[in-house]
Amino acid sequence: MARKKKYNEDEVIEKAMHLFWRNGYAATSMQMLEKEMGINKFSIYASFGNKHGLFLKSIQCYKKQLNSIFEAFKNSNKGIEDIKDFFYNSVRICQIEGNQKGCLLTNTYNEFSGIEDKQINELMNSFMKDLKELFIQKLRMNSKKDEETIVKQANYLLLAKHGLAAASRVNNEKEIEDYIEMTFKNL
Amino acid sequence: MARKKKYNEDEVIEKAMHLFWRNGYAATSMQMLEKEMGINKFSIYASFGNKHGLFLKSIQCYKKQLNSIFEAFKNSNKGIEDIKDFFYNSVRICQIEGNQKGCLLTNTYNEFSGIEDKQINELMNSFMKDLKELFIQKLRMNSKKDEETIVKQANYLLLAKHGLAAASRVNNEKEIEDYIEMTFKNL
DNA sequence: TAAATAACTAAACGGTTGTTTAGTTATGAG
DNA sequence: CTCATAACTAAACAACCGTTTAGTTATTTA
Repeated sequence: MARKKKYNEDEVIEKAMHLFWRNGYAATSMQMLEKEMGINKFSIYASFGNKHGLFLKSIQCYKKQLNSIFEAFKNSNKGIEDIKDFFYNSVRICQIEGNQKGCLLTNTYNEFSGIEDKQINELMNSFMKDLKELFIQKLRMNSKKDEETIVKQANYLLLAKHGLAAASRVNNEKEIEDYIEMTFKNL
Repeated sequence: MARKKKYNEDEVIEKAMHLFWRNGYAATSMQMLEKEMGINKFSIYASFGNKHGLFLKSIQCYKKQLNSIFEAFKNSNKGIEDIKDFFYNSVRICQIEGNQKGCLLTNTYNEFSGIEDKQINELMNSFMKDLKELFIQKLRMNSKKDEETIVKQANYLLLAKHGLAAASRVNNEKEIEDYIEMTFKNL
């Protein structure tokens, strides 16, 4: 019937994601996105609705990239050791391209914590809930912990992930390793 | 010679601080600041230069508030127990007025991590450096740790403060306590 | 090849951004 | 009381924000 798109939506959304990741939502303008994505503003709006929609798609794109390590995480049965691997893998993902941008999800959680945004908040809460549930499952695998301890440790790990995001911005492999090892020392 | 200011600079900067704290730097506009501070834009510029200068002053104001617990922290000699108290006090400060805004310094560190801002970065780095040095001093007080372990633990605590900031946004005293106790369990 | 249609470009939209200006008001010192 | 001076108000500034429009170009299908 008509023309085909010159660009691939998955490719340009990944570029958008990296820009949001680096600068945060508020500090990223459509002009910057236009340049980074290499397509016209109109095309962005045609494909993704608006800036907010583009951001949501960017987060989904990030979660998709995370999914590879998430699947490995789910399908293993080594308990706490799996969580530790997950931490190491998470920090590795945050360091691609030599960046020190932390974790996009954690950054978003931080940026929107004082701001009411139903869609973002739902997205973040469901992610945190899923992650906590996974932590609990893994923690249950090891030894003879009571349920109270398990929940306590899962909460601890969920918050420790914020420290991990900060760690991933440190340009020092040793420091990162130290942080992770210290975190898991007493579980 | 001429009129006196109707407003007190220290009072209005505190109001500005709370707004920056709640929304972050980029998402806070001069219009919002004008309203919150209760003075005209012109007066803001006359007193604080520009938005960036106002933000720097706001951070200084925050650090000044932090200073009360910082002094108590410095002047005590209970070692690790002091650091734990510092964590509890930090989280308490982050919760004034029933807010869940985290720590302004941590938030700022997160927001500006991908953005080049010499003044902000210097400010953050010097704060982190000072805090780490204090942690090291406190850690040295306890028992017979070797220097390598001390530095490792200090780095861990510095990053754990990011988890603490996230914890302070959780509306659950028990969870916060659990996080802190878990953090200090293996030092 | 021709008509249909979607993707493209570029310019403009109204609103808001951070910042400055011009003009008024109040209060200090002489 | 007066006048110099600084703090005030309100309006305007250019630049940029996210978003939309109008008009052009290219490609598909019949």
